[in-house]
Amino acid sequence: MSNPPKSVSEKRARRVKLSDVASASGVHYSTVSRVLRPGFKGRISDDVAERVRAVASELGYQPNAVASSLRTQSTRSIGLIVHDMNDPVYPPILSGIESVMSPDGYAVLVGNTGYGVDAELDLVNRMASRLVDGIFLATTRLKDPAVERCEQLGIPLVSVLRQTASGHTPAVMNDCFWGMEALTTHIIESGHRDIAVIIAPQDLSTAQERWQGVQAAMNKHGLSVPKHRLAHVDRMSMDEGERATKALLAAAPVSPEVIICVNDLIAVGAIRACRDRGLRVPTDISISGYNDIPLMDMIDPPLSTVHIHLRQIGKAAGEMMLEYLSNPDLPAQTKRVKPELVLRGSLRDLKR
Amino acid sequence: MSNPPKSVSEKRARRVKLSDVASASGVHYSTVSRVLRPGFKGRISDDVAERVRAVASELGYQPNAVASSLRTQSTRSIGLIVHDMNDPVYPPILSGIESVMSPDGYAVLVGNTGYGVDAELDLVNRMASRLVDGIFLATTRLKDPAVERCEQLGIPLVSVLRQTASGHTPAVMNDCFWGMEALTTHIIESGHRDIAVIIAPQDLSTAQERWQGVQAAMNKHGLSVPKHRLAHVDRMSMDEGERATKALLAAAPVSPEVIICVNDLIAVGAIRACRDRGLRVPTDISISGYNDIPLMDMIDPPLSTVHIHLRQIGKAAGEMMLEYLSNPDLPAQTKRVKPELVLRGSLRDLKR
DNA sequence: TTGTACGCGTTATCAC
DNA sequence: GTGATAACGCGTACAA
Repeated sequence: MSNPPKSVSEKRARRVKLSDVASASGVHYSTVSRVLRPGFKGRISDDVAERVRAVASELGYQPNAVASSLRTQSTRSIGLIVHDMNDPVYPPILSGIESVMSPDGYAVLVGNTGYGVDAELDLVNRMASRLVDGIFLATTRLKDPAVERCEQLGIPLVSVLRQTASGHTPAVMNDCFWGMEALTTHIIESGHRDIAVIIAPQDLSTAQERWQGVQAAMNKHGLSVPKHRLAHVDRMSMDEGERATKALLAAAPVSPEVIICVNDLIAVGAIRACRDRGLRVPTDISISGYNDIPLMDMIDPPLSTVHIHLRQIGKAAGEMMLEYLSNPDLPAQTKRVKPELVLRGSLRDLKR
Repeated sequence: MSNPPKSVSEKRARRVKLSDVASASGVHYSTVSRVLRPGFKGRISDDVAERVRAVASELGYQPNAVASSLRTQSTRSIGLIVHDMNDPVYPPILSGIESVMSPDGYAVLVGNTGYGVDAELDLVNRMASRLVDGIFLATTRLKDPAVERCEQLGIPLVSVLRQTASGHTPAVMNDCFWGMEALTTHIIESGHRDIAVIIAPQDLSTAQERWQGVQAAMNKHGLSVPKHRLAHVDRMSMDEGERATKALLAAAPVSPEVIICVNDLIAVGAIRACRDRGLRVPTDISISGYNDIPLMDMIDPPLSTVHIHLRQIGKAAGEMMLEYLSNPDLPAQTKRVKPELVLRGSLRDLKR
């Protein structure tokens, strides 16, 4: 044996490799390689194939994906970059992506930016270093260095949920403008006039579209949002929603009739803040969200929101990625998935 | 140039490699490798180091992690296997793990079993094929082939949340027995006697410990759970909780005073099912959960449950993994993190 | 149908 | 301190 000297603590079992299978079955290892890899069906004699396969499974041969990747320049792994997996919008996207890519042998590398702009670029670089075959970016900003970096490196990118300003990035999005305009229209038609809005940083297409959706609906009814009825959050969390709502309530002597929140987590925070201030929802003040994350029908009061088909978006993104992987020359396409209005108890109808 | 003939559609930019940096800076590529890698600080002349570094950054050199992995037999990647990322217990664990391992350059490969037992073993094999340096298994069953496979392959494994029957697997767990016993004791001391329980498959230590915790508390008070007050769920979802609760309510003419649910999602399903049957919670029936996932304080009624320090468990698991990675001979250790009782509105105090 | 030989981009171990 | 060279395990053009 030409094995390296084994230390006493050699825990890691020596992996059986192609040449082991080869010598055990009396053929050259290149033959083993051909037998074991799909796509060489008819080109090998059946008896040899059978013997090799038997020996391979007996020895418990598992191909070394790293060596294979080095040779083929494809790792069959893809990256998914999100702000924070603890935000409930991301898990359905992950499982949607996984459901279409895992059957093709792809593994998913998950990275959280923690809302950091440097972290995002850093993650792309680290994933590029690992030669991921493609990257799903769910943190895409309107102008995003990470997107440029992927283009520059030639790494297939599919933007999920969001889109760049140019619109030239392959993307699967929710139609946030439509959703928020519809929701706002409903709110106005319910008799609300004094409307407050909590918006997110406008460098994200989702945040921008939602805010534009609100404004479009209001304009159409001759309304607008005065400065003291506008609040901002930096990230999507209940705490941020609570903070922003308190700021909103402190900004004017009389509280607004309704607060339109950029998403559900913010809305939940808003409900908390209103309670803290002694306001009943929706008797004293109405509140709406966006996304329809799990449990929004179970909270008190049940949240009126816009339902996004997150898993479906994830699946569509996965399918789009597979297309780009097999045909890198495909022009960038953007797919928009329409959401649905979900009306529950958190919005009061002033007309009744 | 000795480049291979470029097709018109050569999207993937040719990566700059060590030899490119080398020829551009007039040194041998092995020297470049030494310069760029930490651990060779003083062993290289400053002027060469400086020049090489300059050239490297100018050319935008990024090390090829795959090639490096092939040589070093370490991918600096680890796997995390969960039932389903959509279960809110897992994201905090992921971010806990990531927070301690990412700074050391580790990337996380996430795999969902979808509650499949074959899928679990399959995931381990696929991850082993990718030469992950270690695996976090959150789906560990009391007797688990995936654990054995890891041992057999010599892959460092840290079990998260659960433990094997032998207890000889490195693990970071919640003290489920303590938590459920404390919760049940509280319920009994609130005057409840007719207690129903929804339990999960007993091949998971979490499910087993929780059920044993319930029984221990009841035995101590001379109580037990009759067969018609016991229901089973196969997985952790609201739908399953709803189904099990309906079975429970149909199993006897009079409904129980309280339903102790194996976890929060089941409890939320139980609340739904009770409402469907016209039962008010907690006026007509009390309900408890376990885990204290997000929003459990916001639902109607706020859920009494047991708070698990999930992120802390994830961090501890990450730290434990780093230990095993640097010292594979470390004996298996199990760390238990104590949870906290969280009493809210879903449990009625019958003594008042 | 099967064997030969080279290369994927690093790291490690020699010399010098 | 630096250069040359051999692996790491696999895939594949080419020869046989």
